[in-house]
Formats: sequence, C-alpha cells, structure tokens
Amino acid sequence: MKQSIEMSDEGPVATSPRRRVRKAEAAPNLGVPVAGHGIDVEQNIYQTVFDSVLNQRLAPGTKLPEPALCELFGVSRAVIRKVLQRLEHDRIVELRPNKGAVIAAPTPEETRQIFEARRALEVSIVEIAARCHTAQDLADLRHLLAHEHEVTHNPYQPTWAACAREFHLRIAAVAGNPILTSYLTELMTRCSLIVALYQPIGNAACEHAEHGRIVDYMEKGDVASARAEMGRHLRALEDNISLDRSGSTQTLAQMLNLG
Amino acid sequence: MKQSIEMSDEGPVATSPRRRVRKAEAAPNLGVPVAGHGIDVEQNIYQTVFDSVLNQRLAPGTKLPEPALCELFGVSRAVIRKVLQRLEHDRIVELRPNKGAVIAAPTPEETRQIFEARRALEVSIVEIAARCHTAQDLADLRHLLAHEHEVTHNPYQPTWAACAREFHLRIAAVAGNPILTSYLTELMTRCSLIVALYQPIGNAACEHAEHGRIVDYMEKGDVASARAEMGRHLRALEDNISLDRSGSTQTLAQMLNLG
DNA sequence: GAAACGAATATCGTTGACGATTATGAGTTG
DNA sequence: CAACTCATAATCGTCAACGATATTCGTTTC
Repeated sequence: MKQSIEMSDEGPVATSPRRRVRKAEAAPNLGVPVAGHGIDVEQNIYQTVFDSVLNQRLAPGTKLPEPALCELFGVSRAVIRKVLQRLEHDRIVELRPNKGAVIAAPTPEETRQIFEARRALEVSIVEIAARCHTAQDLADLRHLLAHEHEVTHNPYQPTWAACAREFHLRIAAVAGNPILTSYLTELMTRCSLIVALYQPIGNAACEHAEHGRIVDYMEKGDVASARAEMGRHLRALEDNISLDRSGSTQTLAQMLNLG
Repeated sequence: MKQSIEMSDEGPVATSPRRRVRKAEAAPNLGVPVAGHGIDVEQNIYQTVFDSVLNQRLAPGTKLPEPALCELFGVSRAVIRKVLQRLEHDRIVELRPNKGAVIAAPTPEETRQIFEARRALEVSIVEIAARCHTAQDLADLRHLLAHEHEVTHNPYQPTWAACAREFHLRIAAVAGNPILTSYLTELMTRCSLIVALYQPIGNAACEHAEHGRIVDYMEKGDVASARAEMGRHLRALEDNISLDRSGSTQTLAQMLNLG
C-alpha cells in the first residue's frame, strides 16, 4: 500500500474494454510467456478484490478457490497465490492451510481491537496534521466536506462510504507520514469488512458534522480538541455497529464485477 | 506476526542439531516431497533471516540470491520466494524486479518517518497500558528492568538490544492489543535496521532510567506523564542516531549463522 | 591506456505437472 | 431411516524446467 487507494465503484481497474473471459481461453498470451509486466497484472487483481470487498460485493466468509481466480483473470496459479498472500498480510483474506482462502471475517473481539487500534493511530495522526497543515490542505479538506454533504443520504451506500474514507485518508496525507497512512488504510479496510459483516443495510455513517468540527479545530490550531473530537468520532462509529448477519447467493464472477 | 517474537542470539531456531548443510546435498528429502509441513519450514527460514537482521549479522544492502538461500535451507525456490515476499511486506527486505532481494536500507527521510510513526504508536500504547495494567504486569516489567540493569554496559550489543526490545514489547503486551503490537514489532525491526545502518558500534542505547520512570508513572496511574515520558524517550533515541556507514566481508552462510 | 562494445554467466519471472490433503457423495449396514 | 465407511473429486503445497532480464568480464578500437 505505497500510494493512496483510488475508489472506483465500477469493478476492475483498467481491464481491456473488449475483453471477454471464457473458460480455458482467457488471455491467450499468444503462447509466449511475457515476463516483467507481472506487477501490473498482480496489482490489477489485488485492486479488483480489494474494491470488491470495500463495496461489499465480496462478503466475509466467501471462498476464493485458486483455480476459479486463475480462469477469471487468465493467469497462472503462481500469480494468484502471490496476490492471495498479499491480501492475507493485509488481513483482507484468511489463508487456511490446505483448505483454501476466504474473505476475512473479524470476530467481535477482533472488532474491538481494530477500532481501538484505529483510535490510537488516528488520534495521533490528526494531532500531527493539526500541527503541520497548510492553507491548501485546509481548502482541500473543506472541498471534501462539501462533496460529502452532497452525497449525504445517498441511497447507494458505497458512494458515501468511499467519500468518508477519503476524508480520513486525506487527513493522514496532511500528516505526511506514509507509514502511518498505510497502517490506517489497512485498518479502514478491516473496518469496511466489519461493516459488511454486521451492517447489512450499510448505515454505519460517519457523522458529517463531526468531520466538520475536526477541520475547525485543526484550523484554529486547537490540537487537543482536534484529538478529542477524532476520538469521540471514532468511538461513536464503533458504537453504531450492531450485530446481525447477512448472506448472498451471487456467483464469484458477479461479486468481482467481471464478465 | 501473529505472536510475540522470541529473541535468540544463537542463530537458526530449532534446526536439527546434527544437520550438516552441503552444496546440492542439503536436506535430501528422500525423494519424496513431504507437503503440509511447509509452514514450519517457512517460519523457520523467516525467523532465521529476521533474527540475523536483528542481531546485525545481516547488514542492510546485503544481497539475498534465491539460489543461495535454496541451497542453504534445502528447499525449493517457491518456498524461498514466499518467505522473501513476507519479508518484503514487513519491510525487512526490498524486492527489486529482476534484480533480486536485498536487506532494506532505510533512507534518512524514511528514518524520520519510522521514528515519528513509532512515537505516535507507542505513546498511545503506553496510555492504554497505563490504564489497564495489573499488579502482575507491573511485577513483570520490574523484573525486565532488573535484567536490563544487569546487562547494561554489556559489550555484546545484541544482548541488551534484545533486552530493551523486550521491554517495549512487554508494554505493548500489557496494552493487550495484538494489532498495535504487530505494528510496533514491525517498526522496532525497522529501527534495528537503522541502527545497523548508522551505528556500526551499536550504541544507540535505550536509557535505562527512562524505562524505569515510565513504569513509575504507569504504577502511579499518571497517564499523561507516562505518555510524555515515552515521547521524550523515543525522541532521545532518535537523536542518538548519527550518520556513518560500515561494511562487512562475511559470507551469507556466516551471517545467517548456518553451517 | 581508457572507453565502448559484445558475449557469457548469473539470477529472476512464469509455467505446468505431480503428490498430498481435504471435502463430497454414493453405498452399505444396523 | 439414520449413521457410518469408503471411493471419488476438488483443491492446495511443492517442485523442476524454460524463457527473459540484468550483470559481469573479456575483447576490440580509438
């Protein structure tokens, strides 16, 4: 997670527009194994699964068989296994030895830990950001807030979820520490997993007003209040999570938004 | 990094005692490829490299050719590549496409970010620990402090480095959040890399007195002072890093403490 | 004598196949 | 009819080999 994540609600990123995936015929490769461009393909697959989880097309617990992914993306198992390993390290999937990969399903205890870790991290991030922000940073944040206000009450949940996510990531960008940003990105993705698990209708909203207050405190240079407001904000978010479950009968290809 | 790291200054963990690694004859495997026990082997290799980096037998910039590791550990390249990928994600090695793997060498800017991230994290960790510690936790920390006092001024740097490391990890354990602990573990390893880079003689000591004060504040329940002391402590540690370089002419096998 | 060119070597990326392990379903029996 | 057993299928872990790429070293030329 070196660079910021681009949100796209329309499935795979930068796939050839006329691509038609069919069994055992996907990505013919012309017989020549082109080496060296593997990173793009790998990043593509990773991003597709990542976005699908973020947009809740891939529910926690969904199995991800390697042969199925091979045919869907037209690559060999080695590539798939590499991507799955990255996804496991980012806690997006769980790799059970000899039993295959599934989308991670955080337990209630893990949920508590994830939110606690996120509070610990993001409170420090907003403190750094409150100390070192520029006028341009504040303008950008205000712009995001306006956009956020527009999509409030949008019936399509992933849109404003992406919007809220972008706000938090932007604050991390203001703080200017890519390490902290990568940790936050990982934790926010796991929060999305939790929302997918426990919020079928998807209404664990970031309160818009709280976001606004955070920027206000940052602008006033009130570091302590910015910290406190972020802490309250994240605690309220955690409290909004109720506990129930949902299922789905879509195919893997549909959930990945392919073909 | 699911569980806490055990420090061992004596090289590879749990290798067969009578094992004699020789070229093209290592780990005969009896012709049958035993599958399923791969996780142990994989963890073994990871831990060996990890410890070697921690103990500064593997200097930053050292190349890790896949064929060499295959012969040293008697496994196929697939296993080595999997371990190298994990090490890359933990920022211990850097994987350059088509150019091989090297032990990561943080730049000065990355160094600043690593220390900032560690301060941000560990200040929150000590706050949580100061709120939720038990009497047993304090006793354990005091015990570590005593051991730390014993090995102070020990000429063998890795011993007290491991000791100081254990102290910080124990505080994270008291806080009881494995996610924060894993992040801290990663950052402390990267700090070890930095020490290996910029401190040839290895004297970036954790001040023993500061550790003691942190425990004192925790015991008194003075959360704010514990936070502040940890922040000062880590800032002092960063300030102790000066900038010079060292090299080594050991073989890879020697640095890994094998054969 | 130094720099540029080219061949040889070393190393990496990818693939396909083989054996091992787990899940599934048919068949049998109490 | 339910529960158990066994055979079949699906999936995973590992390996060896092939082509591609980067590095190195010897040779040539100015």
